[in-house]
Amino acid sequence: MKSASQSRDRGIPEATVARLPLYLRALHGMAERGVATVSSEDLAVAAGVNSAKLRKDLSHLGSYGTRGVGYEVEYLVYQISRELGLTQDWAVAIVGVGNLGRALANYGGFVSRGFRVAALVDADPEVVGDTIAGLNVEHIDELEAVIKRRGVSIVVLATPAAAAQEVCDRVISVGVTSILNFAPVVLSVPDSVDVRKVDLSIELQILAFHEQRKAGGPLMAVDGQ
Amino acid sequence: MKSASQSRDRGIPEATVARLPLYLRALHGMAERGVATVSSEDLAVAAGVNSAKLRKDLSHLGSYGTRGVGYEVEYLVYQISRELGLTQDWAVAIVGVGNLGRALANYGGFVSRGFRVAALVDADPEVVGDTIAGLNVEHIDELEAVIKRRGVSIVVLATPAAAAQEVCDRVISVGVTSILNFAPVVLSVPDSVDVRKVDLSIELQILAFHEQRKAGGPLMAVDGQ
DNA sequence: GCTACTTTGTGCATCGGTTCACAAAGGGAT
DNA sequence: ATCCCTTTGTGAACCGATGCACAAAGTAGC
Repeated sequence: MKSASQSRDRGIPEATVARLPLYLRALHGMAERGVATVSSEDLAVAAGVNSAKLRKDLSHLGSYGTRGVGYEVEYLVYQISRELGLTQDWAVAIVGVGNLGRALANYGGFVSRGFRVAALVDADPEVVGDTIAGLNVEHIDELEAVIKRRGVSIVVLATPAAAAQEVCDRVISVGVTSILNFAPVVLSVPDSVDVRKVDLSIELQILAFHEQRKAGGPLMAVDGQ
Repeated sequence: MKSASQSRDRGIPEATVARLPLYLRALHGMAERGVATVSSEDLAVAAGVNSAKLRKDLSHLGSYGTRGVGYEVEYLVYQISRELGLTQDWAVAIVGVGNLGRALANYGGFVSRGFRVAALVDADPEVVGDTIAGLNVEHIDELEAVIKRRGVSIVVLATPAAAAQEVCDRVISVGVTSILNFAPVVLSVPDSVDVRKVDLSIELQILAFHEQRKAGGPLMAVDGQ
């Protein structure tokens, strides 16, 4: 048999975790369109993955399908949501209310499922006190207090690169262990803290690399495809 | 021996490509601080990776280091830039000038290295004609014309989810083969087109998953850490 | 109940990527 | 010119993820 207790082997592969939100989104769309039941094949297409991969991913959560039939949409939505921790709501603070921070504060996708923007913080006296997306922008001096008061557990860093590490250290000092970093710096954090990084410029550079291959590559081998 | 010609095996692993921009950023920082030469160990730390991985990554580009010494910063910057295709400049169009599109248009990191926002396009008559980040916002009806006129080769999709696929089809029809998609949909495109996806909500969900493990897991095994 | 059909869940081979650990290659000192 | 020290570049073992292909498990019809 497996390792410890039973089927639900509390070790879901990272690659699987990264795809669960994708499945969830596809399932939400189906639920809205009144679909009651879906096969791994159809769901895989909707999520843009291979059906064998989808089945293996779902099998890590448990055995929630019915052979010969498929998966019940509502039930699967619930199971994935629970696994991802979206059945509770998460208070998110956005630090740095520049163009990007503002966009994030107004971004509907955040609020929609399980997340709630609970605080906006900035250093610029010009914006502190403004109301953005229905929230008062607080001063960076209040950072620790605000995080504790609002029960923030996830912090989004949208500050300039130079300020990111300091803000990062400060939020960690009051117990935050999950950070989404938009600043183009490598944050140094204890192992116990999770950092996910989004760098728009890096994505463009990766595209440029492939684009160059397509455009400039004809004098090279014709591997093409 | 290897496959074809020689050392420079024109097949750089995808994982390596994704890290090159990281090295490049670290190197730029060093160049600014006047560092002339750097060891794989130091560069690895600055980029937040393991030094063996860094060396293997760089070895895919060629043999640009000196044993016993390290890498010459300027030279390595040039080599990586060239490999990524950043020695030419890329005209980027941003479609969808909502909060996010606006943030992207003003985002310094884009322009800084090799990329130039060459066009802004939106469907809302309210914003068409506005000047944002020094650029006139053009109407979506002009999409194909603008792309051809400005020589755009990379398109950033910051439209609502519902509009993304149509815009995507249209830009592909005029030859665009690189797309950075911020809309929360799975785009369907021919194999010859590269799509990279950034979904802010998905990143948060992944964080929530791990956060839940840390916080809610105490009744499970105490792997904690 | 039995047969035919559908679709899941998974064992297994494979592949790409990571990491270790060391030989090869260079610099500098004497 | 020889020796020692540093650091690169890479062979090889390892690890996780992918995808095939099929047995197991269910439904439906008769």
